[in-house]
Amino acid sequence: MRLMPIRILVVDDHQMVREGLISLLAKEHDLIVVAEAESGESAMRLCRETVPDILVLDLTLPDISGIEVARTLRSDCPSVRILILSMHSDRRFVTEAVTVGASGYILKDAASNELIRAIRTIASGETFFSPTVAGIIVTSYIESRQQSQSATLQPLSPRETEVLRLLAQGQNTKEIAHTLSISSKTVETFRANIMRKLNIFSVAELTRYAIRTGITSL
Amino acid sequence: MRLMPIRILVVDDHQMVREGLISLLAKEHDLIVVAEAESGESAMRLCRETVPDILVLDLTLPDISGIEVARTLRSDCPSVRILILSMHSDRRFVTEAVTVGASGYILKDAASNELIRAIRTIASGETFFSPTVAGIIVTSYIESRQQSQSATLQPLSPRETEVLRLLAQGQNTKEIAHTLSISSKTVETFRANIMRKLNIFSVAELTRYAIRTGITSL
DNA sequence: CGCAGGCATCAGGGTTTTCCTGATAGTTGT
DNA sequence: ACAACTATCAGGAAAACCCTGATGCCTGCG
Repeated sequence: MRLMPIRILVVDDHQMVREGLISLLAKEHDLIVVAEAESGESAMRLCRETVPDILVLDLTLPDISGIEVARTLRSDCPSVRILILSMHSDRRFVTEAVTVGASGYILKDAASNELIRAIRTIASGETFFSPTVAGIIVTSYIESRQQSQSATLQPLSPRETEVLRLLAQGQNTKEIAHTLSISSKTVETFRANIMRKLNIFSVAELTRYAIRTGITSL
Repeated sequence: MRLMPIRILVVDDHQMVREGLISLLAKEHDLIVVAEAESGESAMRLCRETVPDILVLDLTLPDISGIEVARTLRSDCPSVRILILSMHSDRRFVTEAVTVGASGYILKDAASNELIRAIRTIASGETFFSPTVAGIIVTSYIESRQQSQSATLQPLSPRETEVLRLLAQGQNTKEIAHTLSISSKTVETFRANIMRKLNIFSVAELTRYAIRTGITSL
């Protein structure tokens, strides 16, 4: 067992959810919530200030994607172990979280004692992934080993991400072209590349994807 | 003051959020959570069984829209007062909640003591709306008084809702036509009517709308 | 250094989809 | 009985999309 309590920073954009989580964690005597944040910006600031043992991080934040927060903090505060707490088990999201160095990933569908367990497990230096999430990781790993690149999910370039965000926010090709001050034809190319890379071929599904991955909010 | 404790049924699709809310409510001695539900179906069943004083209801549920749950329970269990707890302050959503007889509407962005206050207020027979939400209600009311019907948000017919769901799930016109065994032309008409009624003119925004209102899930 | 490879940019032209207008038949409420 | 809404469908013009291909611009690497 651990002698010192586990110091935790809780990040979630909804205050009520955050307070609920903190209330749950407060019941455990070896867990202590040292700070809370509602945005990516404040999360990074508070993490640098308090240097907690565990960062409980929601992925959908109002300003920056939780993935970006995790990536930044992995290099800025390497001692802080990151536990992703997300509503969705999107495949790309999971793989990105693992890639940027998250030590765990659990779903909001799960029971709160799974959160507690995950925190203790991660604090002891191990990793913790919800069964669903673990399955996705295994599948992705296998595919990355076996499959040809064509079917692998390729990352989007910054410009492509920008176009996807505008698209998911309801702008059509012409409007995006105007917003970005580029030709409609260029936007069409970006869109085609995005669809090819993501293997998604409808605006509706692109929108859902963008929302799930935090590229845009609802 | 109230002599009997306020009996509450908590409905939210994410177990962890639900447990967090219950943990928060448990701190108040006059509030007692008599049951919890994670779906519209179980919410309605448990509400009929337990007949709580207050139903704390999330709007995005896996099976039925929270609005539908509220509508049904207003007639089945008229003594149960409904407090909507939603992530989003979507205008149509708010107006629908009020229309189906919700006694309150607060946002997950709010502090937990606002939830407590809302519950006590509603239990005493009054209504409680977050400031943002109240503003939307006022605006909608004014518009409904002044404005011509053309700009008013009209409800969708069952068939239109069906088409919207399929559209938001990524099907194109032809696929929807095939799914519903009707002509593409008919689907086009439905889509045009949906857009006119909702005053939304892109597939991306229709998708977001459908997700926000629970017509489809993410 | 040179060059492969990814990124950002754009165009032509054929194909598909959407948009606008208009129409018919069934249902429902008053 | 009649208005209002729903569900269904079409023709033709307009717009958007898809496919192919091309040009600079960096960046990393042998």
